[in-house]
Amino acid sequence: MTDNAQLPPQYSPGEVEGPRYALWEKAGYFTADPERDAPTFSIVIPPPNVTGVLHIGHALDHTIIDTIVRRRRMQGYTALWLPGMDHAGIATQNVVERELAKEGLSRHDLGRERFTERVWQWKAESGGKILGQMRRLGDSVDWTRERFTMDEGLSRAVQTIFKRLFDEGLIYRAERIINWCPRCLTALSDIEVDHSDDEGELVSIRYGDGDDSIVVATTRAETMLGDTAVAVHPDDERYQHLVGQTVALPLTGRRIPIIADEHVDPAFGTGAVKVTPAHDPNDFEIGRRHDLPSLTVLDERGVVTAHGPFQGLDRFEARPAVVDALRELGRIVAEKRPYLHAVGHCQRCGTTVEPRLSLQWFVRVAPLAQAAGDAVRDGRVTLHPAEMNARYFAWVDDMHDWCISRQLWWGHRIPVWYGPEGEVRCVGPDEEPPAGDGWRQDSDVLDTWFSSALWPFSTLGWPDDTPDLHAFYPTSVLVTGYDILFFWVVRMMMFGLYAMRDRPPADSVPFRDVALHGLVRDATGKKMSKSRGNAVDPLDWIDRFGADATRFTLARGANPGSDVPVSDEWAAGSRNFVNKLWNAARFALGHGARVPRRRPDPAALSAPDRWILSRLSSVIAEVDRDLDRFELAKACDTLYHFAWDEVCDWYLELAKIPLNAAVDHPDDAAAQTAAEATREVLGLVLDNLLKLLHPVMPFVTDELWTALTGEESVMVAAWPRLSFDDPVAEAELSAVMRLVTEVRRFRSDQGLRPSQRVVARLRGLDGSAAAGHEEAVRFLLRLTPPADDFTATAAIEAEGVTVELDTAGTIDVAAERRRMDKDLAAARKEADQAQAKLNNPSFTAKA
RNA sequence: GGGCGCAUAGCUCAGCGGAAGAGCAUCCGCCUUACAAGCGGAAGGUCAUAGGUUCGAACCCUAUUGCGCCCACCA
Repeated sequence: MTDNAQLPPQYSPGEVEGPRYALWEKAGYFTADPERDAPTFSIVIPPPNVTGVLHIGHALDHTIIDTIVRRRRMQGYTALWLPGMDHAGIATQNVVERELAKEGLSRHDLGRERFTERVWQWKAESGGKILGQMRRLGDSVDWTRERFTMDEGLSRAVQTIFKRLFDEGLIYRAERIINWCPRCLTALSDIEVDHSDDEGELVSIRYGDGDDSIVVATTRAETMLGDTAVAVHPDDERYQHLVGQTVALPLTGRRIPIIADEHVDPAFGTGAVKVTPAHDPNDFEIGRRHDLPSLTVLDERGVVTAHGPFQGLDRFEARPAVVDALRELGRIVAEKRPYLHAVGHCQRCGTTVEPRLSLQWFVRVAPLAQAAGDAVRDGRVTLHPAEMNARYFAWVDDMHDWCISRQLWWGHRIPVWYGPEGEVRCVGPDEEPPAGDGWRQDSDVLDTWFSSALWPFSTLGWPDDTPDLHAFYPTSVLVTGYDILFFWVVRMMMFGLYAMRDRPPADSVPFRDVALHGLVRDATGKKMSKSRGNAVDPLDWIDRFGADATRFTLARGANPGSDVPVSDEWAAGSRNFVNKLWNAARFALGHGARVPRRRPDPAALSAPDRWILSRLSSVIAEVDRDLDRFELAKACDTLYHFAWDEVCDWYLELAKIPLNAAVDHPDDAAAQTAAEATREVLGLVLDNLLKLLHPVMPFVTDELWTALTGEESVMVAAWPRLSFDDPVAEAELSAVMRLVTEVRRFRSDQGLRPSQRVVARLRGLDGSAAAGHEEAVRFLLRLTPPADDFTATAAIEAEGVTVELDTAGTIDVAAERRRMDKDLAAARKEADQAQAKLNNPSFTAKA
């Protein structure tokens, strides 16, 4: 027995994690070499916004990705996890503007150029924090390939694809009603608007007088100043006589036509609707159909511009003012208040969005969305879980054109110049912008998601034909939260397929699999938020429980597509598991466990040895199957129970028998041989267990594996493969365990003290298992010999009382064998198929 | 208004056609020389409700109720 003074009885993550990460980085384990002769595996990070720090949701995402990547690396792939960050246009600009506001400045005080410099400066500070956090988490990212969406290379990719889309008519500029944030002062895309049912009012207003009057209902009374028509349904009998007439618009005296349009629902309200083409998307469409003028009555801040008493009022002040004025004129027919209806809010600042008529740039999405849908339909891309398909198809099959221009300063400037004669020229990355008087560049920038959409290939060097692009595109898996399925995943699909359309269809997709996870929630399933005070800071957990425990807690809850509840208690449970592992290793190392050079000969092994190896080989198959399906939670659960319940609770206890015997009888050669065999099995089991756990718990496993093998790092060890089925040993041990459990229960039920002598007399299981395991049973029960006749029923004498336990029963070894063979065969087959899929040459871009 | 999903032990969730499971929490007993961040034992569920299919249903079908999420231009 060697002394184990080198390992303390409690694991201290803080002492291990920093040095381990430094070692990995220094050794270059994270760096993927595209020239290496091996299949490739690649994942691009969902780039965190530079606006802040990583939250627990990032920790979940990174844990899943790192687990996947580390396993592939061990399986021999050239595995790349490409890191980087997103410039997050509107979010970052808002943050920096807030900083400026503290100094009493606005961005206009600095001017565009100096403001942008200021943002870059801010990015340098904030981005550094994020990178440090990723190291603390243990992310095995390839730091040599770190990217930023505003990098020169990525900006070139943006310009390239913009030009291509423009030239092919898939990007156009048009005057449309768009979502406008009156606080951020920019256009927003449809999905950047969050709808909620808010309390408003529904007022019915009488337009015109007498028989020719008509009553309209509206929630936006203030916009009536910009009405240019009243619309009714063409089949509505009530208003037939008015269609084609004009009616006087109150407060303004303008006369507006009454028109008939299919869009109007005769059953809603009065069946008549005011038409304000400049301030409502539906009305805009009606206006287009009927050639109505658009009258803008609100400016970019939502302030009334129409001449008259309301001019200068904010939209929310103008509304009651207009209603009051109408009421005085006796034109308010009905008022419903509160009236609950859907109102759009700016995703970034919560301000009520204003539909606004303006000139913006759009992507014509129809053909791109069609392709994005097809790639999933024909199986080139697989969504996990498959339940997300419905949502995905519903989205891509009915997608509106994407408004991509933003009236911001932080972002990719739109590469279009306007000439003095009204010329419009889109400038590609290798072209000189037009020079000369009167030419100016579009002042807007692109939606931040425009550049994110290029991420899977822009980060690999596109539009250049680089070795990286060759080796790592398509990426293997995209791991992200379902909350950005539409923002990001769909758009990567559209742009990836478009940019890579020269490739064979199977290789044009941006990724093969999409593994969607949920949000991290608290222990009662509530959403985490700072204001609620239930948010977990991943760094806090890492400090208190260690990175491995933090990762394990997240991974253990990561069922595909569903939210992940966590709590301090569960993190503590994970920490306990890490410590359990630590102590198991400490025990094994202290008893001279070592990894055998060759696979042990089953004939030379004891039943417990064969049992644990048989179990180990099943566990490997199970873990492989689960990880191939992105079922992290299942894999973690399997490993947790195998390590704790089987290895620690039973095998290590059983191993003490031969190990102690060897110490007690130093001159007994047979005892020494038996102990040596057990040391090897112990080493083998520990070796494999540490490897299996390494992807999810990289630090502690690396530390222990290094101690076990003397090698540098488990990161570069080969992923376990072990075929060792022994149904007989499993049946035997199962009988022993049941027997022991039964007796323990009896002891506990009888309230026996440890000091009370207990004798179990066990007669042999008829023709089977436990018969040969008297010693083990005695040891596990701490029985006093002699107990020489074993029986199918265990008789226990305690305190002079004899109790018959109807226990072990008989074990049908043949049936056990059949059952396990069946399960194992199925598991193996699946694992092999998954392996075959990954080894398929078409999977890698390498020729 | 459409679409999707969920209802299983006190809490959070696995199980998805063949004898009700896990983690945490609870109770009882143990400082047993790897680990008290531990060990052994226990208690706790007509698997939302009502029908149906089946030899057999937590699991499949139908309806109901209650939640959750996504999408949506009903003024």
